[in-house]
Amino acid sequence: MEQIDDQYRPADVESTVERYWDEHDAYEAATEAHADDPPFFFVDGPPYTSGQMHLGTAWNKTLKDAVIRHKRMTGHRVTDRPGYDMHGLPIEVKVEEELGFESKRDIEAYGMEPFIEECLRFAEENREAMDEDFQSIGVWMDWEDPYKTVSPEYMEAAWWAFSKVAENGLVEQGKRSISQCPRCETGLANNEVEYEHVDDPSIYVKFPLAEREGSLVIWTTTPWTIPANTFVAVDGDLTYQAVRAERDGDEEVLYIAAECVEDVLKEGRYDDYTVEDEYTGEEMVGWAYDHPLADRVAEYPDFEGAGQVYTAEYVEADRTGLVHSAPGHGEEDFHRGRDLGLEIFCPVEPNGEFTEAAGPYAGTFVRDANEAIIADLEADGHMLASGTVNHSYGHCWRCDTGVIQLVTDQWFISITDVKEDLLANMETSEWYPSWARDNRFRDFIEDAPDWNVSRQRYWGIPIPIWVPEDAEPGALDDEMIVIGSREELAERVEEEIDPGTIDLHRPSVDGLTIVEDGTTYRRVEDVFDVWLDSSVATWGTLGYPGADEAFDELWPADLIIEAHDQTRGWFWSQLGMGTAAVGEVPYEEVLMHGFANDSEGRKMSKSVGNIVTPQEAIDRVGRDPLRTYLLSHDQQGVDLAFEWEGLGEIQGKLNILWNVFRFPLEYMALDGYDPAAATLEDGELEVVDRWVLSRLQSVEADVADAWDDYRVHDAVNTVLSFITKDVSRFYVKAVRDRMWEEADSASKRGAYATLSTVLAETIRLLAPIAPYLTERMYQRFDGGATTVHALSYPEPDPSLRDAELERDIGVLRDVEEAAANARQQAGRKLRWPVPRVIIETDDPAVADAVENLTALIADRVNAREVVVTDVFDELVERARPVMAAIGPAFGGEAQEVMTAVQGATREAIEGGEVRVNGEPIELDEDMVEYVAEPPEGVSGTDFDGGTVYVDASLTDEIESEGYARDVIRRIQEMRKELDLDVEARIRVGVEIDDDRVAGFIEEHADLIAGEVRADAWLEAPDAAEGTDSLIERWDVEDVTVRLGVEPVAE
RNA sequence: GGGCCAAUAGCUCAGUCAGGUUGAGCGCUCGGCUGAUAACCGGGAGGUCCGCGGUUCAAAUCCGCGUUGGCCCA
Repeated sequence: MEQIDDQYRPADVESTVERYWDEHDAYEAATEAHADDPPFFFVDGPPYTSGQMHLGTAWNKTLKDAVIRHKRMTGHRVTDRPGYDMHGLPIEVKVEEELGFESKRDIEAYGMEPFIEECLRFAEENREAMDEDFQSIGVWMDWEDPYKTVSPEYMEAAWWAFSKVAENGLVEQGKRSISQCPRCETGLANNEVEYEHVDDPSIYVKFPLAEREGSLVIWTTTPWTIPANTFVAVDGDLTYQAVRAERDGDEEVLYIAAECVEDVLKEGRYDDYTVEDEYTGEEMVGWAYDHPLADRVAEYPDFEGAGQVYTAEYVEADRTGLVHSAPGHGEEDFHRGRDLGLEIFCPVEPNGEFTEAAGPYAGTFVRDANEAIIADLEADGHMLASGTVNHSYGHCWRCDTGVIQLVTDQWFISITDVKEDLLANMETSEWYPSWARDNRFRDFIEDAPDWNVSRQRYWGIPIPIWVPEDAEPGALDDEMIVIGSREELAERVEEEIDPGTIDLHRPSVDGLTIVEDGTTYRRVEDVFDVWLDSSVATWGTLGYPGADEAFDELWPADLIIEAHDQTRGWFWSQLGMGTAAVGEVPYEEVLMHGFANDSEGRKMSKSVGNIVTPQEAIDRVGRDPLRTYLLSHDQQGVDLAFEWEGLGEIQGKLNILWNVFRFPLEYMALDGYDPAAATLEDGELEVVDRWVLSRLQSVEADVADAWDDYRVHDAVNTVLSFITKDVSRFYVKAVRDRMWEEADSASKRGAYATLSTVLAETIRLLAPIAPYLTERMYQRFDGGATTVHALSYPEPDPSLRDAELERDIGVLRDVEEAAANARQQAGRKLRWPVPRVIIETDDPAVADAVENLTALIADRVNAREVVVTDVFDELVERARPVMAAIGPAFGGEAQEVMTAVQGATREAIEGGEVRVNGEPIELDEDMVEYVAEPPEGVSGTDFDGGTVYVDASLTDEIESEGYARDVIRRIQEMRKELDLDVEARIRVGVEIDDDRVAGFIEEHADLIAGEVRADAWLEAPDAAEGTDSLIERWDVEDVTVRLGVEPVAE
């Protein structure tokens, strides 16, 4: 790794380093170096193995990697086991697609065992591809040993945790209204339901009252739930009206909330109406009505209490103000129905088809039956109005089928019973940013329903519940046996099994039976909701409960890092599981980052075609620039709008670092200086050295603070800005001359030592962010350790900090900037010295700073003399005509007066020297204003603490040096063109067609020869001979100069 | 439909918590420097601080109502 390219080429750097890491086992070296440090338990949120790395997951893993590397460098033994989430419906659906399946029946026909093998194969293949993806962006985690949710050890962690939940009395079986995907034939968790806008029926139905004239009017978008209608809900406090409505000469009485009457009658195209009566909802309770499909369906809710009006909280004065309620379907209806002690009637199968109870609709898919039901309602005269509405409706997150609400028997973790604990535990973890916890997360917890953990599927962790065979489902939690480990399983089941080798997947556990007290128990067929898998990751990562050593030392996790979608996902599932199982939250700190969107801030999606892949970014700019780019934006809660320009910008900044790094290498090599052995005690530190070292300490302190708060982007940007602004822009410029010096000197060694220190520490500061680049630089610069990532992170040394000096140089830089501006006004380039620079200030701190740094300022602004003063007394007051006064007084002559006044000195005006056409003119005081301006040849520019004046007047001596410097510059340019080594000697011939300028050059012959390493002067440019000589004609301040450069043979 | 977050120069972002003349980098443009040279530095142009209302002597900042985008929930 010795040869350093002139140019920063990320691809070359990264492939070189990648090879180096492989050959030297660098990752192992880094972890071993910190093997005895105090522990830091990081837990990787497992990505789902159904796809490849995208920009969002690349960001996620890059952030994790940076934090892990930083933690390691700051003296921690970091748990860096990556994880993969490999079970679940998404994979089943993909495999079903591959095999051309359409329903669960196809799976049963194919065979559960081969199907599950296909799922495992699919998940493993994806996992391997993702392994490679993550390693391709330099993520150093323990890729030899990732945790997989499909391993027996991991699945056991889920069984163990669930058995603890059961011990705590929080596992319940019950009928619940759930979102069911009729295609996948399984219940879905709330977060598996995605909402899309669709057109659905919008019908107003009349339910004829049994004991009085008229009908209740309800509105619904799901005609297929009408067969299950059990009651009609009203708001007890709302006013309802009985209206006699007329349409086409027919009259009927309708009951509608008062606020809704107009709208409903308009929907029904009624011609007129009169209000006959008013009731509160409370007064209507108990009114009976006839089920509108009573004559059509085989069964309908006609049991005790059905077919009546009840109050319910979910009623609003919207549509009709009366709500068709089917506890067999809707969740709210279900809860209210159960409170009312009503039976739960649901004539729909898990696959969405009506049962025999639904009579003519039996065997029809519910949504397909809508049409027939609408037609029947119309035929029977129950339809008030029928149309369509566009609204958002839930769909299965995987197969995009519209979900249906059904009541089925499911297993739950009753987290609503421990809500107080959840809220209390939530407070014990620290979130970055904190608002995510205190607003979003808290809201979610407060509203969270019980967790339905059962899925009627195949590819998942089997639920370890055994229930008495032939028992009626409903409340089996009283009789269930929950198994918590493979060991316990082997002990309790009748069959002979080896706990060391048993695969816990279906179907191998399905046939196992337990016989206790004469009762035979069989496993429930369900598998866990896949969110339960990852909820036990803190245990699974440590191999608990199979092994408990690491658990005893490390649990709970010190930190987890995920994007904001996990507030409702993994952040939540872990809190829920931790609280239900062991009464604790499994993590102490949460770093929540955002999503990677496109440059417009829009979500990247296939359909929009705005996807940028990490591979594309790596191909175009490289891994380190991509990582640095991702980490240079806010990492706390906000999204990233990805755009290529920003990526290029970052590459540019890293290129500056590269240039700063290789700048001293050649000089050091010439002098045999070893940067790895640099000490600040060797050599003499000048003021700029002390300054940049002080800045380095300040940067290190700021960076440490930033990491402490997980403000990673602040850490990144602080280092980058130090490199570009302080080191490149200021320090390198200041030490150039000292590096170019041929002779050894204490000053040069001081500069070497300073730059070596700054670079060595800056490399380490940036190592967690840009691991390849920094490794490359470290190995070239030092290489004492196997890898830079095994070293410790730089810490500020207070003895090198000098706040006063940092302030003073701040002033100097302001002054320098203002001086550059003033020079530009005066048209005097920096290469030409100026006799004086005057700094006018009334701020003693600024004056002090300038006085402390006079020599340095003089050097940087190229001035013979630097003066600081509180009043620059050479300013000349110049007149400005006030035309409002001059115009009326002089009429036609006003223009000429104006010209005469403009720019005259106060002396001239007051001495009556202003003349127009030779005649002195009388000027009143109000006709002239005065502005203080610098004298001839001086220009001034304001800065924060005052004004900088540059006296740019010329003398022979200054002109002489100016021309000499210009000639030096041209010769250096030619050396460069000849590609000469830094130390190569030359001979130079000069020809100038201006005798005066030729004289100036002659005066400075020794200076020029020294600067350009010339051994001798040639007679003329043309005397430069040989193929490797160069003769060029230059224009210097309008004077033609011909130069010949001839390398001296060695 | 609800909750949370974001919107500031052509682009990416600071500044918002603690109200007091909107800043930086990139890009553009003009100039300068230079044995870091496809690098580096300076000047200039460029702003309805998303909109509307309110509080206040004073609002990018605080409050309310919207718009657009993102995440989550229904």
